[in-house]
This record gives sequence, C-alpha cells and structure tokens, in this order.
Amino acid sequence: MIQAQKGTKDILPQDIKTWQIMEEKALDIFNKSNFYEIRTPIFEATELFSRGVGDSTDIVNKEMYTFEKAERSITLRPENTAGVVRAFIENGLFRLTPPIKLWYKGPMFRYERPQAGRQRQFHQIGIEMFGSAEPIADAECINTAVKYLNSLGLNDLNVEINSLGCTNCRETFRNNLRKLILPNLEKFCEDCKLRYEKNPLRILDCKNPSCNELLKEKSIQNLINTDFICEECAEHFAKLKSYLDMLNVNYTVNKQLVRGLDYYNRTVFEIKSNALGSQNAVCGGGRYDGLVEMLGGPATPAIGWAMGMERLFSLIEQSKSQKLDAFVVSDNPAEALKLCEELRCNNISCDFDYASRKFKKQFEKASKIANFAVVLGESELETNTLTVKNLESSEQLNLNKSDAIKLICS
RNA sequence: GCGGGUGUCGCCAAGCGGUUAAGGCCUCGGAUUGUGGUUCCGAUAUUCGUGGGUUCGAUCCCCAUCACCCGCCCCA
Repeated sequence: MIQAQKGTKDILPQDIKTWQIMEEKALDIFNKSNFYEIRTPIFEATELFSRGVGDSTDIVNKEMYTFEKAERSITLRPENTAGVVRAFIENGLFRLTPPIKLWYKGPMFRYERPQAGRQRQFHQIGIEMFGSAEPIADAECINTAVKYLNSLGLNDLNVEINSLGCTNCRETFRNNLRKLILPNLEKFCEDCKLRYEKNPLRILDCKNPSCNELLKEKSIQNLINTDFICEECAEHFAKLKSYLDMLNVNYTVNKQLVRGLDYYNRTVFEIKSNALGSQNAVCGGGRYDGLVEMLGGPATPAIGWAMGMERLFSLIEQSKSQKLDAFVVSDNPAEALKLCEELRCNNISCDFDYASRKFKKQFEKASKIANFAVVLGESELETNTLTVKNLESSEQLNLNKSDAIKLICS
C-alpha cells in the first residue's frame, strides 16, 4: 500500500469547510485593504533561495527539496517571499505606484522532522508590501495580520515585535555583542559558535538553557537593553508602536526576537498562541528593505509576513460542512436525475440515490445530509407534482414543481 | 541530526502467553416492500504493521525492520 509521504497530509472533506473559510476570510480582509493576490510557481531556481533566504539559514542549509533537471538546480519553495520578490522584479511591478500590496497562499516545502504543527508540505498565507519604508506600512502590515486572525475568531494572540536596526547600527551591535561573548565563547553550544561567525544575533534566541544562562550576564543584558539601534531606526520603531497603539493592537516588545531568516532589517514580529504547543508561532514576518535590490531589482523597501495555515487550522473552531438544500427520494433514478438537474438550475443544491434503495433508506440518508426530502415516486409522476418534506419539522406538502422550488428556496 | 512513544476491522478501542480476537461508531441488509432523525435483529478482522526468534503454543515475550506520533533544533 503506497502511503502519503512523511510529513504530508491529505486534507479531507470533513476538514475542507474550515480551509475554505480561512481562504474566504483572507480574500475578504485583504481585498478591503487593497491587497492583490499573486500566484507564483511552486518550484524556482535553487539560487533564488540560497541568495534570497540566506546561506546562513537552516532553511537553505538543510531543509530544501532540491533536484536536478536538465542541468538546472531546482528547489521546491520553502517560503514565498523570495518567489514573490522574483516575480515583482521580473514582471516590472516596481513600475506601479507604490505601495504595491500583494498576498498569496499555497503549499511550501521543508525537509524537517515532522511533529505537531510542523509538516514537510505545509501551507502558508502571507502578504508582501513593496515600496514604502514608512513605519505606517509596518503598522498596516501587522494590523492586517491581526484583523485577519480576528476575522477567524482569534482574539487572544500574543503579538511580539522588535527592531533589528538597519545595516549600520546592526553592524555596531554585532561587533559589540561579539566582544562581550568572546571571553565565554567556549562555553556556548556548537550551534552558537557557528552563529558567532555567521550571524551572532541569532545567539540571542538560542533555546539551549546553558547559552541562555550565559546571555544573562549583566554586560550582555545591558547591551540588549540599551537601544543599540541608531536614532533613525529608533524613531521608526517608536512610530510603529504609536500607530499600533492608535489601532488598539496589543503587542509586547521582545528584545530577543531575532528570527532565522537573513533578509530582515528593522521591524520583525511574531504572533504566538499558547494553544499550539512547542511550534507556537502562527505568524512571522518583518521588514526586508535590502532584498529586492539584492535579487537584482531597483532598491525597494518592503515588509511582509506569512502564517502557517495548518497551525491556524488547529486554532480555529472547526466548521461542519453545510447540508444540501434537498435530497430527491425516488425509485426512478432517471427521473430523479432529471429533477435534480432542474433544481440545480434553480440554485438548489441536491442529490439523489443512484441505486433506488427502499424509501426508508433514502429518507434515512436524506435526513442526514439535507434540509428537505423531495419525493418523486409513481404517484407524483402521474400527477406531475412533488412531495416536499421539511426534514426538521416533518411537515409534508404535495405541490406543483414551481411551488416546491419556492418552498425549498424560502 | 539527536531523544522518547505507539502500531489489533474505515474510525475509536478491549485483550497482555492457550479467547470462536470483546464492545462502540460508521457502513450494509432486515423488522407486512412510499417516509427519516428512536428502537430491535443480523452482516462485516482465517487475523492483531512487516520479517525473524523464544515456546508444545504468541496479538500478547525478544530482536530487527518499516510507518506514524511527540520532544530537541529550526520555523509558519
């Protein structure tokens, strides 16, 4: 028996209603804020991700599905920011009047050990905004995420924000951090030693308890807590906070929020839920002002986020699929099919029994899946009428076809 | 990459060395054959993830293997 691949899942009819709601709400909320959907390919040149997402990230180093085809190295997208940026550049979308507001949804692929809230094929929904470096763009971006989550009935989420500073102030901070860590470098874990070389900021969110202990050292805490970011970056962050206050978005500042993707600068944020277990981030994002230029486009500031839809799914109340308007009960499948066709043309959702089972069985099924039973038996065919039974109230009427349709539609 | 757990019918499960391998849900059929959501009856696992081993005997013990789950790491 061939099974679904490790870390992949079928989304079954019993769950589909919830997925459709997630998608409908996204369309609704994003449309209202002038975001346009963009659909980009599921595979891209490997180089797009190694350059775009960053060589020092786990995603690129050990989690990509990469294969060779016709002497090209191809990778299944592990996230979609790089792909959207590529499309933005390639199609000249930078020529549009900024800001250019895009959203997407679709499957992403990461070769990791599956666990609760983590699959190898999973779905993300996200937005990307290009062309504005203003903190008001950051605020709208975060607010859109919150509004979307609210529309799905999620109100008790934790929005964490931080500023990583720009290339200049980050460099200073990085050097200072290196100086303070160096004396104890040997005591840090192997990963952190690598991070020390490649991306020392990542040491700040190491989950290893002994590293965490080392970071509690006063001079390091002082460095983290003194706003290392330059005046401009600080002002940007302050404005963002004031806009979020204005919008009544609750947030907490988490100075150790760093995020594992290389392209972020200034604002980064995550939205977490305690209900998720160890994979507790439902949304993550930030500003990436250098990425468009780095991938060969004109210098364009940008910001975006992505949500894990499976995680979202596990947080929201599951919706049951709706009942059909009608189920046709008949011992004449051909006539039943004809009637169904006519009902469907009148915008009535309906079905019938192909096997002409006993009426008792057909009613049994009807009561499970439909609001009305429409009986089309010998006597109805003779008199050219329909017997319509309301399966909730048990009221039953013999009507001509147009009255029956009216009743079902009412 | 590292640690822990689980694997009996489509689903949820009992059994823990000798059983005809419980039970519930779903499905299917029936209770004077055109009326349901209630009730009652009946059907559905030659077999307990797979391959070895121990034993007179293994779903129950041992080994291996596979699959899945959970945690670490990382991320959505």
